[in-house]
Amino acid sequence: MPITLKELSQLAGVHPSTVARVLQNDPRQRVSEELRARIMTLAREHQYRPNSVARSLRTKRSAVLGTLIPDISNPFFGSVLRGMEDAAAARDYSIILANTDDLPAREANGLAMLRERQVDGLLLATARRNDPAIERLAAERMPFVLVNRHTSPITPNTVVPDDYAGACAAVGHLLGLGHRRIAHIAGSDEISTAYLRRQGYLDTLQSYGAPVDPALLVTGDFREQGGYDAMRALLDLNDPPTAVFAVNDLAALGALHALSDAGLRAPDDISMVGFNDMFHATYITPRLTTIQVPDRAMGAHAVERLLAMILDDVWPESPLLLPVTLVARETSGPPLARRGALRPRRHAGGSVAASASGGKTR
Amino acid sequence: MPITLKELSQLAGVHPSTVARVLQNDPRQRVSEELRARIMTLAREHQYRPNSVARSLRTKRSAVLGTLIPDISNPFFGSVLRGMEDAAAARDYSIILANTDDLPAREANGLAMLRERQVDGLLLATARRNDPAIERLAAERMPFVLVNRHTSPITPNTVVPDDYAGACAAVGHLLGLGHRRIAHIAGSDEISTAYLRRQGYLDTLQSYGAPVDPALLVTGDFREQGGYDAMRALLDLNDPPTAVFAVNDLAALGALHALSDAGLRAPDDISMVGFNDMFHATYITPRLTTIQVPDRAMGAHAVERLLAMILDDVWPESPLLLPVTLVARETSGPPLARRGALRPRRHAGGSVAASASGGKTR
DNA sequence: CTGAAAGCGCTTACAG
DNA sequence: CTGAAAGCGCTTACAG
Repeated sequence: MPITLKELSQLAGVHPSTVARVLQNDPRQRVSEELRARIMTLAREHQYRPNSVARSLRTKRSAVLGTLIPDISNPFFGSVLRGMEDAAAARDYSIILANTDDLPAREANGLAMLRERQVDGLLLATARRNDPAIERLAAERMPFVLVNRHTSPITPNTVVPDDYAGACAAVGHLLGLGHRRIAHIAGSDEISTAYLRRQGYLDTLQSYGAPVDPALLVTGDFREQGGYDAMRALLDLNDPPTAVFAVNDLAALGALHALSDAGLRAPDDISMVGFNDMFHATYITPRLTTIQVPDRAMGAHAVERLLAMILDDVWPESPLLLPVTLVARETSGPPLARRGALRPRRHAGGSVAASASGGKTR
Repeated sequence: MPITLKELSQLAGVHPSTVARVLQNDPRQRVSEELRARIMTLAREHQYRPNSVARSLRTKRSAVLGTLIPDISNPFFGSVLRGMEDAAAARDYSIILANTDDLPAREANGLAMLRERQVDGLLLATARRNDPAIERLAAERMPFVLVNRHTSPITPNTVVPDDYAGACAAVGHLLGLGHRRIAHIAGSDEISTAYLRRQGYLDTLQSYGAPVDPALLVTGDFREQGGYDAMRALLDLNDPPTAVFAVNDLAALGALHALSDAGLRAPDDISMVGFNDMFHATYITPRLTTIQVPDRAMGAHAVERLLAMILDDVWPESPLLLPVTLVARETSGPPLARRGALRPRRHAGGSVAASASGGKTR
């Protein structure tokens, strides 16, 4: 058992409150230097560490932030959380996490748990554009910040990427390469990121006077499977697109896989642009052209805003839109002249799982 | 402010202890059904939620687990954490996280923070084979479990992949394909995963009677850069390997990138096998042949062992070695007949970053 | 069947 | 300059 304040004060032969004042460096403390030094030495010798649970009960401050994240095994959210944790730790705050898998029921459970644990504030990466749970939260005392996704209309307590500008840059990039038949693999309209990226796609096409073919706007989801299925549908069109802008990198990877399974590849047959740069990695091949989101910085900014509310009672006046960057890598290039349907240029690859004992190859 | 037990008891017109007994479903409670129902209704109406900080102070149980992770932005650890969080939440435990970046100083800070917060147990994914901090921990009362990495000798409170068997499977796979000059990009010997994978590599070569060329054993690190540099060194050899087994997937990706920059590719020029299957993804190309580690399950098993210690005083008798699986995908194949040095078959690719406003392509 | 009281380990306003 | 006391919101052994 670690030593308590009371035990330490007995060792020092003074009252607990005196020890407390010394250890807290209370500015108004008027403790003799001699006593002070003796107490500090004792505390160090016995490795005294204040019990933060007791402190929290007394001060009604837990120094813990709660965060709701769709799925921490998604590397994008891993980076966001890393940014949060660094910023929090720098100010002696800790973070408790709950995964929601984007399920409202898990969201409600997570919120309830975080409240019970008396977190000082909330970082929510799970917002829907229409989110009753968050509206309820806004009516209460609990400070919170929305990260990555926001409600509609956008509120000041929000830190998000500039999704709209990113989508415009992505589509502008493809138009600049000479593409005209550009498809979009969209996500759910209920999520601000998907909504704004779709808007950026549509508006950019229109402002360039490029044709908007409704058949080229397909809804997938934020994951590989959705991107895969959406790409299959696009390939089945009579006149497939020459380029695709996907709502995020996972959808783009799924789409690339669908291409590959159809014996096609990027950028030779179809150009592909993602969103997030979730792997940060030029090392993953094909190196994906994508819109880079400052994921860590986003997490850090969110924590700083939240701590400003909690500690300094500074409430943000407007949302923070973080600038994003087009990173042109290998999956985008000029369209090849072609007429009619795409033709596979090689056979589809497969994958085989084998047990560690009896290793089959392929 | 949420309602307290005391306030609730006043509303019910009974003593707080009575309310407490009802809400805890105390088996020995002998409260009249009528009163019981009335209290439950009131609690629901006012959404009473016990303050877990107060409860913790009283019971000396926080229902929080602490975890030390090298870097949560690494997707492998993201999956492990996800497994931990799921298993913990199922038993009403929460998790507080600290990142260490494998720096002993951050490790010590993280441990101190987690103690102050009165966590009930620790999940450590940061162990070194020789780890004084962990030895000290073992002398104390705090329950803890080592995850993914273990100390030497291995201790019962450990949940790790079967690194040795995985390495044997990886090298056996390459030998089975016909390779004889097989290199290993190793990690630091101070970490059990790297140590055992290197041992597995050496032992498998020897047991097959294959030559062990010291020049083919190079030390990188667990990240892309280390793999990249190690691969460069291997390519500079007079007689480069025909296959490479990398200590983990990131090192393998770095190595693939070095290949690509040298105008070579896997598996045509050199076969590549990684470890972890950290992306779970067949969607990332080239689909990496790798050793699949049950990352989520590993996190979940670790939590279950830890909770068995904390709640049931059940201490493990032996470490848990989780079986791993060879997944043969696209980066490994038979060696091509070749004489002497490798020759580039195409030009190296580059990547260009451009701002969202003025998008350059390449 | 229910009440009264103590106490977890701190912090802090009040005395002196 | 230091002490004494109250109290944060619970749980639980003890009474009756």
